[in-house]
Amino acid sequence: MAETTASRVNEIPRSAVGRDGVLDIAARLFREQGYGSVSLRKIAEAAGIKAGSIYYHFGSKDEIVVAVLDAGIQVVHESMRRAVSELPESTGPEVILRAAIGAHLRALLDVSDYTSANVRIFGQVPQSVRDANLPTRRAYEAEWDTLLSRLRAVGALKSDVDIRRLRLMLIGALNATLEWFDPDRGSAEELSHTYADVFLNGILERQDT
Amino acid sequence: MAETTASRVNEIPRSAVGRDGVLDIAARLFREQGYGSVSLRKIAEAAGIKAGSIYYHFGSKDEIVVAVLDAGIQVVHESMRRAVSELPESTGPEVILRAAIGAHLRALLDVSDYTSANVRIFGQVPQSVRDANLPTRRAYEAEWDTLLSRLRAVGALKSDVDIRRLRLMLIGALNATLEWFDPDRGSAEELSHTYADVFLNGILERQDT
DNA sequence: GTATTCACCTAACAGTCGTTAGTTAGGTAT
DNA sequence: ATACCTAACTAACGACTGTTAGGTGAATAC
Repeated sequence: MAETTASRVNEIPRSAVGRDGVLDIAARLFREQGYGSVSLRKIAEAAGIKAGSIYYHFGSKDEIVVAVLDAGIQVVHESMRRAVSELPESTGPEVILRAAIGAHLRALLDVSDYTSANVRIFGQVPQSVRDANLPTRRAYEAEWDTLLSRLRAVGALKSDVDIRRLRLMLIGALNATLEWFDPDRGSAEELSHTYADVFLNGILERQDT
Repeated sequence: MAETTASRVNEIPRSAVGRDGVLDIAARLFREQGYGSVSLRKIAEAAGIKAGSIYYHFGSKDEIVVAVLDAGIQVVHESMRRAVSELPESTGPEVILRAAIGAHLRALLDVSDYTSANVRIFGQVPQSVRDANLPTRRAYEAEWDTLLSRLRAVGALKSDVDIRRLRLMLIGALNATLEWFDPDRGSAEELSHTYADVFLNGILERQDT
């Protein structure tokens, strides 16, 4: 702590928005309005600066979008990984799956503009931007595949399911909630219970006579 | 049949693309590339005409988009309605649900550029266009709600499910397949079996000891 | 006190967008 | 032969896009 001066420019920005500020605004606008109708001028205006100034922090619009997309996956990935790893060793398969589903849904619907922006705009973005986001995506997908494979290995899942397909179904279904989720009709937490119920046990009333 | 001449301008268009031709092209491009990156000039070029000429058939770009969106819902609605109504009266709930799921998924993935375009671009389109498409959507949603309510009334579904939420989950999950479906990895027909299996019975291996 | 760096600003660029006005070639009706 | 309709065409409009070059003031470094 023997620094000569308080040279570390820590938290100075009295009025400066900065790179992170621009990124936060961009994520929020992308989540709210989609990719196509959010111009650099809109981002700049919402951040209280001028369009050209954005190029002090970013080299191109694509660079902003990629940063938002990557951060979105990282947030939900970390959230899901932690939720699962925090469980006691003895935790049963059903509870593990419920934890993973809950973490994904909460990151998407409650926590992060970055995650929701990712889900919302990934399909609208130029191919090159999608490609740049792919490695981060693959890592998250691998996390799910590992989890699901582990559960199947202990006999918790029906043996005829294809792990990849199951993951695509699951994440696809969860992400689709973004289109219609309304906190006034029930929390993300509660919604995640419903999703877990349906995916784990189905919707058919069983007549186990 | 006593028409004075063959005046009914039936099928004349030797080289004319016509309104329907433009619409077909537009639906295909929207499905392939999304809303934002499909300009009127792109549609015109793909149709072999010039951008301005589109205004002979349509009053605005929005008018084209609305026409594509509406047709997309109508196709899948009709497909699902027919699949269910063609079943014998005595058909059990499980088979009915499987038929509805299969019809939706086939319309989306196999049959119609209009339906896939709708799912792909609905979230990218201006609010006014979404609003114009809403009545058609509501009708299709009502069809599902009616079906699901009927099944619950005969005790086929778990009694604690909310019909609206179940419908949103189901259609959302099915529509999400559009993002990753690859016919080389399995047909839409086969995929619909997997979805029905999971939604009806869940993925958990049951130990009914 | 001078130099440097940070975070912005101004003003303009070329390109694309949806849209419009006016025109034209070919088929049909009378 | 004349008039009309259909389905295009050409050429341009203003608005908006991402992007760039060069300038400005305030804070920090030495």
